[in-house]
Amino acid sequence: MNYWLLKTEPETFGIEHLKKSPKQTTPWEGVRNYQARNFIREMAEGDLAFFYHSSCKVPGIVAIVEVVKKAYPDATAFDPDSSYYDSKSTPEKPRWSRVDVKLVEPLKEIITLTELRERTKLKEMVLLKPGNRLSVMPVTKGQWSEICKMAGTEIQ
DNA sequence: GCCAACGTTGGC
DNA sequence: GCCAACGTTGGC
Repeated sequence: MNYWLLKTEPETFGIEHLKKSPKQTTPWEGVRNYQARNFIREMAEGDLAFFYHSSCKVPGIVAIVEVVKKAYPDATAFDPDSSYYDSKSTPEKPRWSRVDVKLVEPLKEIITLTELRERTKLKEMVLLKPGNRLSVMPVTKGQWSEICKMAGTEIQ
């Protein structure tokens, strides 16, 4: 059982979009970074992830989601009309992967980036490392519990 | 295989 | 809107 953090821009696809998605489930697609893709491929069904809003007024964690389908080819890469199109990825040799995630619990209140930075126990988080730009990253069990404590939730 | 140039990310 | 940090590209 592993824990993750998924970054997204709320204007593009935020918690409000996820809530309205069929079965509150969505493919996590459009990842075009090898390191992030490799993390996606490591995900197993049942893994949990924080849903993080970036590039917005108040960046932070807004929900907990669960991986409900493990990595499979990201077909948006095959579609010339998609903004995620990648001519080097083909159905025969898919370069990119996606997983499906399902909303487990929206947090009552956002846990802001500032609050995360204030926690000594979290200073090793990948998210908080200077210059970090990964959109998919691992979270340790210790970090997960600490953040759940902050959120007043106990999903582990 | 090096590395400069460029584009993107994302907090502030 | 700024800018630092980083990944990618492409010429050599």
